Amino acid sequence: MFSQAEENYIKAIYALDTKTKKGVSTNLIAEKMQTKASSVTDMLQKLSEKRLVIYKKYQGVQLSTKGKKIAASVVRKHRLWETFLVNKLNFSWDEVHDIAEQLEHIKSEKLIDELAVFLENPTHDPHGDPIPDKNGELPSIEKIILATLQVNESGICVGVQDSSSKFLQFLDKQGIALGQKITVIAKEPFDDSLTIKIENRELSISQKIAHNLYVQLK
Amino acid sequence: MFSQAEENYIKAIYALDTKTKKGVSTNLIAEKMQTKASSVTDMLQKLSEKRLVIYKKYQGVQLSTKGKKIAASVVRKHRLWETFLVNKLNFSWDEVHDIAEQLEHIKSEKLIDELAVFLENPTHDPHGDPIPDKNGELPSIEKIILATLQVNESGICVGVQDSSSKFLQFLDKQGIALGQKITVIAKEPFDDSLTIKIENRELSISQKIAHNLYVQLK
DNA sequence: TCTAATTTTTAGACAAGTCTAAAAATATTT
DNA sequence: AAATATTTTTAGACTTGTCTAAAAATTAGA
Ligand SMILES: [Mn+2]
Ligand SMILES: [Mn+2]
Ligand SMILES: [Mn+2]
Ligand SMILES: [Mn+2]
Repeated sequence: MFSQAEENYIKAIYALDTKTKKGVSTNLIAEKMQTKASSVTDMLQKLSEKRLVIYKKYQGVQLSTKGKKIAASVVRKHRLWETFLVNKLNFSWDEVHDIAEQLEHIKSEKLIDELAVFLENPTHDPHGDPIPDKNGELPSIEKIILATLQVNESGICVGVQDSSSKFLQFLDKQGIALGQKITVIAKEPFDDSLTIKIENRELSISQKIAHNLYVQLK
Repeated sequence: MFSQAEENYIKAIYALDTKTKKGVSTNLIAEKMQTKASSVTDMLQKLSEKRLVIYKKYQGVQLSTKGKKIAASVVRKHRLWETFLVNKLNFSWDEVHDIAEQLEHIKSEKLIDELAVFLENPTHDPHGDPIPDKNGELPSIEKIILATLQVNESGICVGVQDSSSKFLQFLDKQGIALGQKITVIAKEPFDDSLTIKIENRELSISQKIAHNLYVQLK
């Protein structure tokens, strides 16, 4: 069907597309994929031939309907595999990304269908990211950045903005995990740091941390 | 580490090596891998450079110690994944090979270790083939071809010689499965067909079938 | 608006893995 | 032991995906 390289480009465009509303730029893709702009241009031309993207020279690129379906299916596989690794094989959430990057390219519709059933059709992966369904639809929950909560407001921790190993390990060390209730006790105007209550502990977190955590209001 | 192509060649040589005692020929590898002899030669030269095989022009090829370790590790992964698909995801034994061909190339030592634990360290895959341990050692059981049993002898069905979908589906249809006790009731000298008793049913199987089933004597 | 900086594309090269066709080595027959 | 047949290797080409360096287009600045 499609090569791993093609799927990776499609996935990168999909991820960048949601953030910027207009066409995704060559350089942005190059940066995301740790590659050179000229390589990106080459691939965009191939993907355009195959009608997976809409591409006009110098004008950036957008996924076609077909491209979007493929992207969603790859993301679905990535997140289901991450869920498998954490829920069934005792991996921690900071170890699974690179392995899922490989597993997401395995070709077998039945495999992914059965995996989803085995995992009891999860809607979110270990990082709180939504898992597209078979039709590519995302379950939408209204999550907001923790930093936007007012003092005395609280929410359930449901996701991370940054899912790098470094950040995830930091959260582990601080005892912060998905599903926990977080209440903002105080906000420090000087550096925008927050004092929060979590699992009956009080804890101060920097503005940067508060911008990388998602909470859901009840 | 090693590319999928390299791993596939190594695995093919490993499989052919056990059958023929001397060096494996270029043509044999080409046939097994559904490729051309010239492609095989190219690859053998690369593998030789990397010290994974011992290769002398026109003299056939053998795995080095390093090559054997890699082969065993790929076979281990292949068979563990097949076991996973059958035992956990409800695949039948005739559906798993092609998917395992892909999964066997996923790079992560922890993944395969945890998978083995999750599956409770199986020693044989769904086709009765032995799963190499972490050190590449094979559990040896003494299995013999069903056709070699004498009349009134019996054994437990423990493996297949041919593991093509066609044959496996045929066995399903006949109600023959691993673990069942098979007793030879009669042998027909005319066409070497066998009448066997299996699970209280009597059944006639051709010489060809009898040569593709392994049994273990008690 | 015209020039300068930045972004994007093209041109040409390279590595991996494959193929066909031809040459070389080995094996088999007579 | 030659002649013939078979196997194996080489030579040259092609595809995919990548890169560097240079050219072209776009954007930003004075
Ligand atoms: Mn991930
Ligand atoms: Mn994730
Ligand atoms: Mn198999
Ligand atoms: Mn098998």
